[in-house]
Amino acid sequence: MPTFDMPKAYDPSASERRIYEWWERSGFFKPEIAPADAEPFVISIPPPNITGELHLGHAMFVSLEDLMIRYKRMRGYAALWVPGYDHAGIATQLQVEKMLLREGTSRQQVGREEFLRRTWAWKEKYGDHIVRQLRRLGASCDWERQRFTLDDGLSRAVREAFVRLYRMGLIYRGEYLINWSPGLQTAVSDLEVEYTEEDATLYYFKYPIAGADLADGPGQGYIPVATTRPETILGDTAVAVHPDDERYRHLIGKTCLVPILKRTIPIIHDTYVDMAFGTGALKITPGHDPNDFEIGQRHGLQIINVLDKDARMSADAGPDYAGLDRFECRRKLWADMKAAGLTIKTEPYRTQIPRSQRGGEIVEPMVSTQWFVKMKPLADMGLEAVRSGRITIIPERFTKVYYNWLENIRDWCISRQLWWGHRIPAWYCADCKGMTVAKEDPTRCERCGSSSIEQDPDVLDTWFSSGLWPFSTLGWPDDTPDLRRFYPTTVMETAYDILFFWVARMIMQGLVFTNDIPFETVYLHGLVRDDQGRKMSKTTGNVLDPIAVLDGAQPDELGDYIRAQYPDGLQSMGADALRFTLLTGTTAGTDMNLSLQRVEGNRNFTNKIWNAVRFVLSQFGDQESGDRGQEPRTNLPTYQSPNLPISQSTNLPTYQSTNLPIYQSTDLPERWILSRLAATISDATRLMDGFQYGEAGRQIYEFFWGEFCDWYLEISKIALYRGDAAAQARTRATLVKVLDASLRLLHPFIPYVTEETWGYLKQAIGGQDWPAALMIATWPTPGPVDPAADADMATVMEIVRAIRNARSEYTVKPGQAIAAAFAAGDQEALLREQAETLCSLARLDPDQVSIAGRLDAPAQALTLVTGAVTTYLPMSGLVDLNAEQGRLRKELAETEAQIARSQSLLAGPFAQRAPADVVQRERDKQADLHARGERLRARLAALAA
RNA sequence: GGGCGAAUAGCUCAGUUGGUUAGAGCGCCUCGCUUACACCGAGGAGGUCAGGGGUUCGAGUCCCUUUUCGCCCA
Repeated sequence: MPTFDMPKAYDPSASERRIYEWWERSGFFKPEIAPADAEPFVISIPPPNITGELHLGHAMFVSLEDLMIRYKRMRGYAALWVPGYDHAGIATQLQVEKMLLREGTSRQQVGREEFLRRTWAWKEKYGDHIVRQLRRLGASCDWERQRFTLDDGLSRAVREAFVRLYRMGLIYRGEYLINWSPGLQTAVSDLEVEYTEEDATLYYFKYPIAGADLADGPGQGYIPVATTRPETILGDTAVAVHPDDERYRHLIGKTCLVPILKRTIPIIHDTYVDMAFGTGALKITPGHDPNDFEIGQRHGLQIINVLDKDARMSADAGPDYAGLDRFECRRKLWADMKAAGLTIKTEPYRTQIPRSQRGGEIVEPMVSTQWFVKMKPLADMGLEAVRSGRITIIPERFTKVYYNWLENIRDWCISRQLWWGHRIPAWYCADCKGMTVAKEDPTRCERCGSSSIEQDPDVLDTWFSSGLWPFSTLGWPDDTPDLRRFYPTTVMETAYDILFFWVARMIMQGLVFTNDIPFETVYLHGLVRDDQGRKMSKTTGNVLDPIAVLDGAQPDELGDYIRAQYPDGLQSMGADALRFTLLTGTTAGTDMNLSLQRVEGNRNFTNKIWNAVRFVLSQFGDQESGDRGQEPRTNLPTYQSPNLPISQSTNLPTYQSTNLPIYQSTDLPERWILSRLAATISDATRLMDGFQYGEAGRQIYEFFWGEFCDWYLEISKIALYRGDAAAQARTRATLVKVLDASLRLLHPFIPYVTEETWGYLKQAIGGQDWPAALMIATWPTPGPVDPAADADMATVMEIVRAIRNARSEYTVKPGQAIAAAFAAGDQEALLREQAETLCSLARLDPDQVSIAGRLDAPAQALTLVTGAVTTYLPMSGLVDLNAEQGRLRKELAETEAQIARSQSLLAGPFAQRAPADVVQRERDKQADLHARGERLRARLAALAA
């Protein structure tokens, strides 16, 4: 008789890849499956970089973006999710350099051309590894529109952008202080430097005043100065004091001598100097400190560069130090100064050390000729776009962060001394020294016409091209159909930690190049951490590979921390379980401590769905298939039909589950579950539209498991196993209807198990008129809620719970049916109608159940007071009269306490000041409590008699 | 130094216009292999919503403040 060969437990590994391939092959990921006039909903993917390994941050963004895309697709939008990846200049170059090193060669040895050839080869080999993994998570991207930041189109976009900004005067080249990464041999932007507070030493020393004697003491013979970086003394071009500082005021305008080098430098005054810090006097090294650089600009100071690109001392550091490493120099100079009697003391000091975001080496502020973007005008545009409400940031608090950064913006250093990336489209003339900036490679200098021109060797910051992403991926600068139809995009969803790096820059670049916002909404998610809230890192051993969560993993594939918790390795949980955990475990902008136990719980949820469907299908197995004309299937659905050409499939999602004929049912459980379904659909829809995804998911989960499975499914067995044919048919229809709608609601969260089970459901009922796939079915629309059914069912459920509770307390055997007498008051009709439900769910013996408006309590009976109904459970021999009286007294006391609370509330200002409906609710509650108290008292009196 | 966030059950987290006695999953206790599911079912224990003050008829939710932790910007 079992006709659907569904295994007892859901095995995601058996379904996921097959379903994904089917979806993709069928063209379901393309926006063209929607009608041509459908409103677009567009997300451009935050491009993962090609060197990356899949981590939970990726799993998070895929889950959220796929949720949004699938939801909107089901809502009838032309949903487009543009995928792609970026070239990750520094990271990729480092990988390839490492590879070359292993081969015994180097970037310099093979030369630029060969290096790029090798990098492209590397990219071909590993480049889309991560993209393949994104698919495993179920990402419904339109892969035919996949882009790469270095492909031809996007490279052209970068050129266009650069040249336009240059012509607008927003890009300039100049010698400024930048952050130099000696190990990487390149400049990096301010954002790529992280400051960590570390132990350091503060060195106090004497700055000799020109023409004075050191022995004359501080303020006369020398100025005491403190620094954390003594080696930069060699590049000092001034000593600054505060103009109001009595100690040094008389020295302003005089000169002093750089220790050892004996260069003469001025003593200047500047209010930047903090009189209270250190000695109150500041050495100024414009070449190697950002603040000093600014002071230097103000005072027209000379800039001396004492470091070279390897962070070794340059010739300007003097013959004794040139060529020394920066730290060696620090030691030697200090020793030499000590010998010269110039040192005062050293003391331990905590200070902010600038380190490279990549690699962690100490970054050196250094003056260098680089390309910059002038940010102020762009920032003003970016600020206006959010302030005016054209762009919304979710959660809202990040708008403040965004404003704060843009209001204090500094120019952006965009040139990198790398080979892998977009080469700067500027050519320098050997003859006239002129510069040619052009979209197309020029052959001659545009100023003098000379052909001896050479392109700038540097490339652009990867983020420069990422900033163009929302429109460059759609074809910009060309006026393509995609750009016209899908731009501006709708939502930019990404982690909050790249708000500046990426989001802000996209907004600014979008505004300046497309004269439009790049997206309407920015949705920021939080970071995924381990279950103790620590960042995931290899050294902690707490890194969780999403693929290991999906497919399972052996112990030796896990980090130490994870293995300690799961010594036997990980079971396969499936993509759905991970997705649902990430989606419901957090709210926008908040970090999440991911616990694998929670993933397990959600794996169980997918299994619950599987089994609910399995149960429903079992009810179709032995039906004559005549009217459905469909042979029962004994194997998996094969999913072959839909490979439709796109033109034919534009009107696929026409079927509305909720438009099934609704029986004007008098059946309470059915009315109730449909009412609850309706409420769940409206709540979920409202929440989804308000970006409350987690809450939406939790509510659907609660409905499906807590109401549909726990109650309706159980109740349906009465009709299915014992009812007449009409009742069976009606119940089956309701089960299918609720299941169908539930699977639709759940699909954006957990696409695989819903698609798979929905496919079975469709086969089972012979739903030829159903859509080709769940993922292109329509989102359900809510029917009417039925408050009367909700209330009646609540009464029934409350009685059932009370009886179950009593059974458990008195350790009645689960299999044993017991007697019951109901004094139902005005609920008599309801209880008579639902007698079978009560008997079945509470395990009552139908032959020993009596229902009446009023009745006398049987002897030796437990009394359960719920709502308006009193239930007596005769339990001869089991009921201890004293215990029963005690229990009832306790209940009465609780009831009276609540009455008292309610009375004092209603007697106070609450009755006047609170809204009428709230007061009325309180009055109703009090009336119920009174009735309940009465019945408890009556029963106690009877027992005492 | 400025700004932001977190602090709710043993653990991981929800709780969005302030409104019944604050929820879920996991874990724990009792019972049950009842023909969808032991990746399960039934029942149960467990919280002064970090501390203090305020606004309000009413505060986990709004305001102030303290403490601890974390992040961002200087």
